[in-house]
Amino acid sequence: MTSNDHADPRPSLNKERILRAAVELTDREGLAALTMRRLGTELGYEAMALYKHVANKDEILDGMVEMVVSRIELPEEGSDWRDAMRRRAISAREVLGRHSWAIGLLESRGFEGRAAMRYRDAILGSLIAAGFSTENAAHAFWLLDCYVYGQVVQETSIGSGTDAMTDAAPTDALASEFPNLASVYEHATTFEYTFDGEFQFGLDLILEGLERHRR
Amino acid sequence: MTSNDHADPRPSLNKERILRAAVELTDREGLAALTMRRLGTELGYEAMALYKHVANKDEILDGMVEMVVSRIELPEEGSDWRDAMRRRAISAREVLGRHSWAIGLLESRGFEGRAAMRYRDAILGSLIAAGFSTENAAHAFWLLDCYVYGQVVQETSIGSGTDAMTDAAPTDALASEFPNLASVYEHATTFEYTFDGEFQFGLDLILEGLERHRR
DNA sequence: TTGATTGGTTTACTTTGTAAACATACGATT
DNA sequence: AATCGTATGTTTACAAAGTAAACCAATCAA
Repeated sequence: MTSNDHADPRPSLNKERILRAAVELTDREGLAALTMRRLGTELGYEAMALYKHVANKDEILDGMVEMVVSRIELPEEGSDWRDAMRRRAISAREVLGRHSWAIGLLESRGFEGRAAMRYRDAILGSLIAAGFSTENAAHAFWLLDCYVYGQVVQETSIGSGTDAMTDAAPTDALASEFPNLASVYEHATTFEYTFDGEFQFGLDLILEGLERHRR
Repeated sequence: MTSNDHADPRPSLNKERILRAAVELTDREGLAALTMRRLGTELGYEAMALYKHVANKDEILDGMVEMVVSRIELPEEGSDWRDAMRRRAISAREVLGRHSWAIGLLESRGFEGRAAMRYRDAILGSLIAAGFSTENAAHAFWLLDCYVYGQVVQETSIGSGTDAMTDAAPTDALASEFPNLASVYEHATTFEYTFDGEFQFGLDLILEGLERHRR
């Protein structure tokens, strides 16, 4: 009587698989839906089975951050620093935006894992190689990260339905009380007032400013 | 037999007082400590008493965000736009940093209350009055807010013990694996590598870039 | 006086994370 | 081959959370 007599189609558990399922579930249904029981059934096991592979839920949350961060595209050696920074900023925004719960976790739980170290080291290296002083590399890194995080926070905090920032437009009733806001919303269709557009604008401005500091 | 026979020193409950206590408690002990029971005892009442004044815990969380946002200093008419924006960015960073749970709530619950509207309207108004086109005012506002939010996120996510960013410095063991990171930490004492310093740097850079766009 | 409204308490139910005890299969050791 | 420890899963149980529902007391209007 081998174990195959009652064939078990479930792939066996491990931390990797658990984290992957956790990320998926949270992407799909939000952080509130991420409970140990739910995650268990999602994987085809009892909730308590997970505890044979992770110490507790916190370890899952930490692992999720780690997993997301490690998906951010890091700069390659040798490329123009502005291109490199633009690409990685775009990648970071894309990754953090797709897993919009990540910033919240990152903020509340810290950002100190190995993936975070690798991330920081690679970017600083790219900047230093491009001729930035250590000091200015640190400044540039901090500033760019601020920008990306802030962008994601704003995108997430605004009605995250579509790409249009005008979805949360005030009603006419409010227009009289908040005329400037109303004016922006009114003109918002004539110029490129989208998440993408705003991101581009600020990114260009910052890269331009940093270039000035590099020299 | 009036109610004063057994003098009740408890100030009677109301939403305002509940929110204030919630903000205080959360500042002191973190979001995890904010439970209905705990908040109740903090105020000297049973948990369920709160439900006579707020619909549920979510309403408390929303109210807390509203309260915090309304504490951000808004620009006054007439002042130089760079001064005005600098001051309000500093104020926003200070307020959001003091209540570091606020960004998380703001992100997960949206930023659509009246305080948020007032905030946006005032800032856009200030920029438009300074000669920004509606389009550029919108850009500037978005960018500055990104920056402030990102700064607060980073400050919070890094070991929030002190003002020094080097507290989370890697050990020597890691130095060989992450040389650039180690190098920055090593030099960090020679230049102004603090939360304040970084904030200044980026803010100046952004204001400078915006000024260029205004003209 | 009385009857409704307001504000607070008690009790109880559901959902969560997780400890602890139990079960079972498999690989190594004798 | 018999045995035993270890790894992996399940069951049961409990404390803490949000909150519905019933209850109770004081106040105020008619």
